[in-house]
Amino acid sequence: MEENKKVPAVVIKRLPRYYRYLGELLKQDIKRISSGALSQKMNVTASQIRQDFNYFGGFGQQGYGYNVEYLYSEIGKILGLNDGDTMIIVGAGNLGRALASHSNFEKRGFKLVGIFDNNPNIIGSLVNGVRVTDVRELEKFLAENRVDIAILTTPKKAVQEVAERLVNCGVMGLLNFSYAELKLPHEVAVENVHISDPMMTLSYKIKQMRKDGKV
Amino acid sequence: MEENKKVPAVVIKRLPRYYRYLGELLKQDIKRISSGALSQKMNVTASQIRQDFNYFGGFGQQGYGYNVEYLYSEIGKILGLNDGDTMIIVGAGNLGRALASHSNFEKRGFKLVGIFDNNPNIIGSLVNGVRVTDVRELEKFLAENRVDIAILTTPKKAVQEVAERLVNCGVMGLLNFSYAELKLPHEVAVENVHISDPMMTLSYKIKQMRKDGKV
DNA sequence: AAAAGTATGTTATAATATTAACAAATATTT
DNA sequence: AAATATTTGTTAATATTATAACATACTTTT
Repeated sequence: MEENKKVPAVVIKRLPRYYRYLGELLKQDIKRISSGALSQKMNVTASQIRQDFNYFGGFGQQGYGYNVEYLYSEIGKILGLNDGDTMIIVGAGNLGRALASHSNFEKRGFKLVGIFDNNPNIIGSLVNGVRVTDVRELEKFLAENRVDIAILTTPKKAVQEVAERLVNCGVMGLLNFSYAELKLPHEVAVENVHISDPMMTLSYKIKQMRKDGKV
Repeated sequence: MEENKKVPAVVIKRLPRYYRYLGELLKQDIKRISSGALSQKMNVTASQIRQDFNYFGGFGQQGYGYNVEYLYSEIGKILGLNDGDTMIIVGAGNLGRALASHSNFEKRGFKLVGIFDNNPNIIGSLVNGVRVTDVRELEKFLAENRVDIAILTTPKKAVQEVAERLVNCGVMGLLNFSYAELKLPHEVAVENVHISDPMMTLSYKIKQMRKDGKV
């Protein structure tokens, strides 16, 4: 039980994947699982699984393994899911609208409370039950509504300014889908999703496979 | 020059980010840059930059630094960009259509050659100039057209089957946006983009910040 | 053209992360 | 109820990754 040791970022990044697998097991009505069995399913080592969970004190029992429901719930708590976190989307283009309709956010406990854009043709329309608002009203909205996370799907040239405005209004987390890299104070949490990055990684891997195949 | 040593995956994953920054420098007409200057911009250590490039033999010159254009081009080559890689999108829902219109793929040298779906209401419509085809014609299409990468945006329950069909037809790279985890032979390259994962990481970070702020 | 200043490639060191090993605790079997 | 089999939490060992140090080579200045 080494709960006060700082948890490495790599461990945190693995938690959503554990959460997903455990959710599957729950659906299949599986009550218990050992680190060994889970490691086979997930294609990682059992040692890593036990080590990871141990950063939070460990959730299992010797000779038994892990109770799936309990473990699932605990990881959810660690990740802070189902705290009723609210989110907005800034940029109601194709990607923004697609994300607004993305059911997984809701499943994970995040609630979409606003969508913003600067295009008069889009403003006022409904996306997944939420009305698109003029981005000029962002500050007003944020003064009246608590927003935990903002998803950024604006064009590259607009994103830095929007991000700063959000941070100034106290938004603590940004999920950045734009191609730009944000320069922001450290008191904000930023996660970048640059969709073409894994595409390039794929490109590399494919070329490598072709090379290896021919050597 | 240790070119034949295996390049760690972490290094490959960093290449797209270097590529992006170098592209920016190019636009700003900056001809040369040192690892020190780049490290400040990118917020990494200069040592890591030099170490990373050295896996490929190194691209700089002592006392001068790196020629931006040359370095940009070399990283592009390593990643296999501008090889004319073709891609298809399977799943023409909101996300699939948004990705089809995503200009960054084209900018990075990937060419969209097909979009597939099983919904009769969507089949036949045009998305970004490409006609949506019945997914039953996938095999026929793949027999007639070389496809390097497939982007998967189908519902979870359909994705495993589609992935297998693609692999059987020789597609080497899969970019999986679905929530499911694919079980496939090792001769395929797979990159997963689970959009709710970074969202959960954000949630964790926010809670952590709040906790730290109050301690 | 010589001297001083830069900045790389590369080796050495330190820090992290992963895997292995195993005693302690619980579950299951006989 | 005792013996055997599981399986964890945790410590130890290994492997990987990141950082620091520095000799070497080139650039720029004087």
